[in-house]
Amino acid sequence: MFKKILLAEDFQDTNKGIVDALENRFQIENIQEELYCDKALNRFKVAHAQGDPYDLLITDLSFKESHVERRLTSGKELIEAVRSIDPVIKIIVNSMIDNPVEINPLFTELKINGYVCKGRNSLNELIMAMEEVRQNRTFVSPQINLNSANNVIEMDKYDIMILKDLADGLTKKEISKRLKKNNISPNSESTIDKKISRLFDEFGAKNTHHLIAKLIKQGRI
Amino acid sequence: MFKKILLAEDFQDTNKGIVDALENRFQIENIQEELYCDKALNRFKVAHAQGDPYDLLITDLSFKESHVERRLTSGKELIEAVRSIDPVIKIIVNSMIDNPVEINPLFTELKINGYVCKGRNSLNELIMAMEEVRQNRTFVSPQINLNSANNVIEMDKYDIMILKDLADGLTKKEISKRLKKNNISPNSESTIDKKISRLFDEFGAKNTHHLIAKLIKQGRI
DNA sequence: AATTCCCTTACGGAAATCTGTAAGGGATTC
DNA sequence: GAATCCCTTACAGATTTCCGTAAGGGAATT
Repeated sequence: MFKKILLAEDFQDTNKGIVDALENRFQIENIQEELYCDKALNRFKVAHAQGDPYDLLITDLSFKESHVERRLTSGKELIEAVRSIDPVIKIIVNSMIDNPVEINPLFTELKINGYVCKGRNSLNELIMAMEEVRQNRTFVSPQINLNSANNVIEMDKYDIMILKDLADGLTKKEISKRLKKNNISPNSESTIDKKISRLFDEFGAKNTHHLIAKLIKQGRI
Repeated sequence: MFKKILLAEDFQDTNKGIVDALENRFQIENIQEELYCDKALNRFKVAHAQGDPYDLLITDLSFKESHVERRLTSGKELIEAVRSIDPVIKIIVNSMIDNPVEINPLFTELKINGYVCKGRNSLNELIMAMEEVRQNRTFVSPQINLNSANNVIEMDKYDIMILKDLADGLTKKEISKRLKKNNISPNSESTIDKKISRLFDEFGAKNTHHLIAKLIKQGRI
């Protein structure tokens, strides 16, 4: 099993739960837990420079802000930084995000080895993930269906993604930029415009305010 | 310290982290952990009926959906149910929500005794909360400022009326006309504009889409 | 090969939103 | 009585939304 593990997770209780589970299950002697991305990266860099690198990184995706100034603000940025230094380290993500559209790029672009979705069985899944990854296989929590995100992004999910962005206060221009940055297509401002206009008809909404209000009340976004 | 504790938390790693911490710190022999609200409530009811009730409930607020059909879908519903049966049981909420507007009603309406906001120190805070609550005091994570919620709740009927109109798809011009027609003052487009802009600041919203989405999610309009 | 259909994208104009400045009025304070 | 504060209102400009038109490309059909 893995000898030297780096854990980046900012919730203290979750962090502790994982450490205890791994120590009990695998008797791993060297687990380094960090509550901040930056600290985790430093720890990783030092170990790598000293020729005694970590062989597994387990990280969350979202990290809370704090009074400490942060250069890295998300697990994704941490993974990017780590991958650019060490292309072979195994990486398992442990996050509450369950949207395949967000998870897929982690495998395709950042070459992570496993994805565990936090939930009622996630500690067991993490252990399974480690066993799979150890044998050079990938692991994804069974409730996640990556295929639905694969080729042409499924209509509903795409629409919902845009609507959520709108509800978060992004303009169509900003949404377009974000889609391009994440290599999600279609992504032109015009197409987003059309999509939303079509939704006006489908849901009988007068304008975007109305549409967002209806859909949130229906619990769809 | 507490003798019999009920823990409702659906993330397995968090759940385990808390249980381990409490067992190590307080040597509490009787901690019942549940991953579902319904199961937690059942457990609580049985103990109460048998005359051996729990003396502390620690619960999360949000619980993931699952294949299991759920009657209770949130920690808030669980607390309501528990409080209606046992008005004196101590309740500590452990959640990632940090919005005072959502936290405040838990104290004022549901009479919870402590609120711990998940984060880098939340396990220590949970322990502090238990010590405080044990002595009949309340506890709130220091980063939460409940007072800031009192001011924000300055939304009067007028504001809510306008926001509801916006959520119904009316433009500000249409709202102005409607107010004039109904002899409600103030009613100029400009004033409506100003009112909404002020609400942007108060609620930290980027634009009207964002504001409407936030307020509907909070159940205020 | 040609036609048709649908999706994506660009563009432009009217309407609406967002933001800042400023004027006027009523209530309170000094 | 004068100064001050707050609320209402008007206006103006930059940005965004909304909606129509149209061009281009790929897939399927004829």
